[in-house]
Amino acid sequence: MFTKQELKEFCDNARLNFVDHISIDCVIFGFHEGQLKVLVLKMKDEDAWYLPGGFVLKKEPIDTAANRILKDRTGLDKIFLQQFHVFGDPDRSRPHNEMYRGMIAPEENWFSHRFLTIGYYALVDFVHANPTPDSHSEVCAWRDLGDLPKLELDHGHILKTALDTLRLQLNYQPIGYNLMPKEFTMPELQKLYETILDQKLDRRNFQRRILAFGILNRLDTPRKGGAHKAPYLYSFDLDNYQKALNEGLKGGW
Amino acid sequence: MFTKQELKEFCDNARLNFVDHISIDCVIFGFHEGQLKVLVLKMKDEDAWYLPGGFVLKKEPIDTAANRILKDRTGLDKIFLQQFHVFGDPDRSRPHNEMYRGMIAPEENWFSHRFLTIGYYALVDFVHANPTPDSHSEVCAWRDLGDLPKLELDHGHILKTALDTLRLQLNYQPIGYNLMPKEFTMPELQKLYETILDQKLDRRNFQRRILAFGILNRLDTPRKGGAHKAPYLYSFDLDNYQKALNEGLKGGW
DNA sequence: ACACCATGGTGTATTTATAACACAATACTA
DNA sequence: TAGTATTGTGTTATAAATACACCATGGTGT
Repeated sequence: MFTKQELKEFCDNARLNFVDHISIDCVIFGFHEGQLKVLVLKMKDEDAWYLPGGFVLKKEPIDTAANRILKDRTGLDKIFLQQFHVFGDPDRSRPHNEMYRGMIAPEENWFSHRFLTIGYYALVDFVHANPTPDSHSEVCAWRDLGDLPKLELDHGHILKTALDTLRLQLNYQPIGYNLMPKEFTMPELQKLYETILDQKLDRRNFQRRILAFGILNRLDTPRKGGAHKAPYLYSFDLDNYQKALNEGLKGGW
Repeated sequence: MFTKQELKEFCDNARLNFVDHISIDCVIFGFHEGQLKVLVLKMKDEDAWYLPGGFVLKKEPIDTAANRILKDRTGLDKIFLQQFHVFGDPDRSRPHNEMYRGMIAPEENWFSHRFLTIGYYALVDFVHANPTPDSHSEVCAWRDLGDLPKLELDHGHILKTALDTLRLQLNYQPIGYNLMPKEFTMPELQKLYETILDQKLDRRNFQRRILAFGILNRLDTPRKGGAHKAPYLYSFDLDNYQKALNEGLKGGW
């Protein structure tokens, strides 16, 4: 929540620099300790949770804007980031539109009218991300997919749509490079797939299948120190991974 | 191309009624005589071809806007219509932005600034569509996919993206209900798939596969009067078709 | 020291889907 | 009435997905 002075400054700046009527919301996925996580923000002085979002600069490509938002919230750059849907219900941002009514003249109020929002989803490396609140918010944190706060506006719907898209994407694109650490074991990668799909997969069939894609390199040194048999470590073969991204995989899970 | 007077009227009206910065462009597919067709418009007094498009009314959901545009151009309603991408390069509409420069003050000129466009694609029944030009255009016509005029702006790119999306969609959604007449033969349906995918399919395997989806009803009366063996007629089983749309099909072509 | 056990690696049948291919039926044409 | 283009209906071979079993390793507890 802004003070009147902050609001005026924000609105003046926004009107000057951003494309009107358009926002971007990002569903930023991470993976840690066998859990799929999403980055969410909490507004200052309010128990209101949001997806990270922002606006498009007047001369900025929308993909660049999404990247900028992602970088501002996580410090990460050159990430898997993909537009997946535009949400354009005229009432979707109504609570926001009315939030500052009376504090500022409607024609000066950046929030006074409808916003279409472009949904992007990102897959990022959990351990290297550095969650950072924006000027509206006091908390920027990872939350388990199964333990999300209620999200404001249509952000719950946006999140669900992103997840559906990710699950579909899994059928014809390799994922994992952006979500896993550089080196990982086969069971760890399997856990990622199981978490995204929300279903158990057969260990042996998973391994056969993922290896058949030809996007993994097995490293010589198994992981030591574990409490059990030392698993092999793998890394992604970036050349083949990129090729698979472009050409698409076959079949579905 | 507008006269100054027309331009002023158009712009005044647009500013009053439409959401700024946003447009919608539709890739409308039809199927006729074994050819996949796309609806294109030609501008008045210029050899400039475009995809059908329009703007979003201030209180209108974007899907409704796309439907309205589709109905204005074809007379058809309740059609398969799907958002597939937003095109948001800051320079994508530059030629349009500059087109009327000098004829009208920039702050009054609806076209003076960047537009993001939301791409929709539609599958419609060729024989029932009634192509109708809009106020900018003098021609609204079907063109074969292989015989398209050069399209202005990024409309060529938009069309290509729509086609890629349609081909991908084919893997996990039934299509055809909106493109085929009510009753059709198996070879006719196969031709549709072959045209979209731009590849030959095996007659027998195609039939087995499409029947396995359980979305077709075979009618009792074969098509009579043909020059050869009378083929069976089929129609879509709407209940199962809808179910398949919601649940998705398995596998890929 | 040793059995125990949780975990990871590898292999092999079975089932299912995909691909390749051949022949019979029909309705017109010459 | 043979010829021909087209449609209908298989059958077989190959590949992929699935289900399932056994061995290896490196700790644990006694």
